[in-house]
Amino acid sequence: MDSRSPRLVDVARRAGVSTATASRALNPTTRGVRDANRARVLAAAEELGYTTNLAAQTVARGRTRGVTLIVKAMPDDYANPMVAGVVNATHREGLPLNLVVAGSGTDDLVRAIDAARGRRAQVLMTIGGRFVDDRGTDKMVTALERYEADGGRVVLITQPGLPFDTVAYANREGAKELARTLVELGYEHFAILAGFANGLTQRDRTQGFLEGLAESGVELSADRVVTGDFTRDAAYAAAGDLVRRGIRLDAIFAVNDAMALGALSLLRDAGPRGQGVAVAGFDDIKALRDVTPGLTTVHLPWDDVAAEAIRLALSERPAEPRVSVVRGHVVVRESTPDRRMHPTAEGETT
Amino acid sequence: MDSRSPRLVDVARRAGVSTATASRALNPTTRGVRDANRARVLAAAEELGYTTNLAAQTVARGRTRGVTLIVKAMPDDYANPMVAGVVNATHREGLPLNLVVAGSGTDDLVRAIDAARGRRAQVLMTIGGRFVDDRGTDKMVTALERYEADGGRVVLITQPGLPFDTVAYANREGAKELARTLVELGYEHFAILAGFANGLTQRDRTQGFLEGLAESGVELSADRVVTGDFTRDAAYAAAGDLVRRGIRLDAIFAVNDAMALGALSLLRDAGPRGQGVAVAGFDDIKALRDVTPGLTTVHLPWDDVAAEAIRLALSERPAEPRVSVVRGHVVVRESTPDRRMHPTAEGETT
DNA sequence: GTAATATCGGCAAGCGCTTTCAAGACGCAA
DNA sequence: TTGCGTCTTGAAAGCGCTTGCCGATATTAC
Repeated sequence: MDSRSPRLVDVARRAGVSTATASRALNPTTRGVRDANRARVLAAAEELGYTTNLAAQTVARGRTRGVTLIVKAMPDDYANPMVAGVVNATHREGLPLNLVVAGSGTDDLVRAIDAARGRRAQVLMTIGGRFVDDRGTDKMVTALERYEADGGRVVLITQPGLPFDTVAYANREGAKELARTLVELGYEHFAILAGFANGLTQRDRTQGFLEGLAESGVELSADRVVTGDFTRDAAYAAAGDLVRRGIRLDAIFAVNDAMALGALSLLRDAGPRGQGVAVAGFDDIKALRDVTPGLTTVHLPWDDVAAEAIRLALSERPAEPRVSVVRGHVVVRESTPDRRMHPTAEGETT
Repeated sequence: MDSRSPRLVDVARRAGVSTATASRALNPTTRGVRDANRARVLAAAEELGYTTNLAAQTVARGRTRGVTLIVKAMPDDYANPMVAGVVNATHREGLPLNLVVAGSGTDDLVRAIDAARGRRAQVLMTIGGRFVDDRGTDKMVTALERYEADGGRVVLITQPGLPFDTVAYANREGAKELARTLVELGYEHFAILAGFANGLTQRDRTQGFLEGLAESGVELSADRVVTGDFTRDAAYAAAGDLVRRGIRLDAIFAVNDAMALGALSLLRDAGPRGQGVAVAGFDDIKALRDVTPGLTTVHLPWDDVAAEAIRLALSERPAEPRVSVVRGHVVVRESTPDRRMHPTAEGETT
C-alpha cells in the first residue's frame, strides 16, 4: 500500500467542502467557518491522518513559524547552558525550535544564516560567533540584513554593537569582579586561559579580568595569557604547558567553565606541581554541582537571557535595535580557597 | 530599502536566461547547461545575494534534504553523547541537521514525527523514547509508517523490535557485565537508580544488572530498585532517600552517568553516611574525565552508533528492516575501588 | 554540402497550500 | 414581499521553484 499521504484536497473532498474552506477550518488564523463544517473537516483530517505540508504552507504564506537557533558547535562534554535556556523558553511559548549547528568559521555562519533565509524562518537567533577582525563580521551583518529585509527577525545573543536586537551579558564586568574577588582572597600570580585570540566573548572576559587585576594593583605579563581553542581539551593542554613552564602560579582563570574544568583536571593529573593552584571559570554551568572542588565562577542567569531573547524576538520590530544587558555575579567555591586564612607556602617554583 | 530578496526569476533575468536554465545551473542534480551560461547564472546569483527558497524547492521536489533528529529533551547539565555523535556524523556527510526537541510523552513524539512528515524531511532519527506499555508505541509506529509511506527514511536509535532500521546498543549485556565486575570487586549490597519505571532503555539496563547479580549469586530485594525521573536531580534525591533509609549499601548502580554523578554528589554531601558507598553508571559520557573519583561505567562508542545510523539512513531502503547492535564494555575507575584489597568495614547500619 | 545525432534552452505544467474576490445564503427591517 | 447587510463559501490566482517535453542549435558523419 504505497498510497501517498493525503493532501488538503483529500481532506476537503472527504468533508464535502472546498480546499479553501478546509484550509480555513484547519488554520486557527482565519475566521468564519460554520461550526458544522469545521467539525467535518477536522474529523476528515483526523481519519486520513492528514498533516499539512509545511513546505507548501510556507511558500504560500511566505514565512514559516518558529525560531532558528544557530550555534557554532555542539559540545561533546558539557551542555551549552544557552541552548538549554532557549530550548526551554521556546517550549514554553509553544514555538517550534530549529537548532542548527554551524561550523565555527564566519563562512559557516553566513551559510547557516542564508539557509535560514532560504527556509523563510521567522526568527533567527545566534549565540556568540563574533570575532575581533571585522572582515567576517561585515559579511555576517550583510547576511543578517538580507535576512531581515526578507521579513525575518534577528536576535543576537552576544556582544552588543551590531545593528540588531541583542541580548548581551556583562562579560567584562563579571570578569572584572571575579579578578577583584580573587585578589581579595589573597591570590597574586595568575594565568589566563583565554580561548580564541580573536573571539569577542573571550576577549571581553580576558580584558575584564585584566582590568580587575590592574585595579587591584596586580600585574600580569602577556606570556601568562594563553590563547588557543575554546574547549575543555584545549584548556587541559594549555594548563599542562603552564605547569611545565614552571612559572609561579597560584590561580588560573579560564574564560569558560568547561575550560576551567579541563584545567582543574590537568592540575589533578599533574601531581605535586599542580597542587595548590586555584582555578576559576565563567558561566556557572549546571554540571559544576557534581564537580569537586566546587568551581569558583561567574554565574550567568541563562534562563533569563533566553527568555529575554524570545521576548525581543516576538515583539514588534523597533525602529532602533534594542540591547538588553544581563548581569552575572561571582560565586566563590572551594576551587579558590581563602589564602588569607590558610596561607599556603607551597611550591614557588620560580 | 525594503527590496524583497531576489527570486530565481531575478537571477535568470539578470543572467539573460530562462528560470529553467537558471534552476539547472544552480542545482548540480540536473542536466547539462553550457558553461558560459552556468557561469553567468552563478555570477548573477552571487551579485544579487540570491538564496534559493528552500520551501518552494521542497514543494517542487517533494522532499527536502537532511536529517531530522528527534530527542526527548535537551539536557541542562551534561551533553547528550548521542546528539553530539549525530551532529558530528551529519557534519561529516555534509547533511543539514535539524534537531527537534520533543516533550517526553509519546504524544509529543508523535507530534514531532508528524511535523517532520509535514516538512517532508528526508530522514528521521529518534533516540530512545520507547516505553514498556504499548499503547503509545502503536501510535508512534503508525506515525512512523505514515512518514515512510510518504517517502521518508526512518532510523531508530534504541531498542530493536520495531519494523524500522535500528541501531541498538547492548544495554542488557553491558549492565550484566558491569554487575559481574562489581561483584568480583567484592561488592555485595547494591541499590539501583532505575529511572522511569517504564522506560525501555532503563528497564533493559536494570534487568541486565539484576541478571548479572543473580548469575554471580547476589540477591537484590525489590525495594532497592528505585524508580523515578531519568535525570541527575532525580538521582540525587533518590540516593538521598536510600541513605536516609539507612540500609546497608556498598554500591549504587545508576542507569546512566548523569544520574550516577547526581548520586555521587549526594553521597559526598551526605557526610559520613555517604562515605564508602561505590557508584557506577552507564554511557561513559565525556564529562567523566573531569570528575573525581573517576566513575566506573559502561563505555558506549557513541560515534560509531551515530555513524552507523547515518549509514543505514543513506543506504537504500531494504525489504526487511535491519538491526545493528553496538556493544559497549565496562570501564572500572576509582568510584568502585577493589574491596578485596582494601576491605572496608564501615557503617553497616542495618 | 546535407543528414543524423547529441546538447542545450525555454515553455508551461505542475507541487500543495493560502487568500482574494465575488457570489450565494440567510436574517431582519421595512 | 422586497431590500439590504452579514456570514460563509468556492473558484481561481498566486507563492517560488523544478522538470517533462519539444524545438533550436551545435556537432559529427557521410
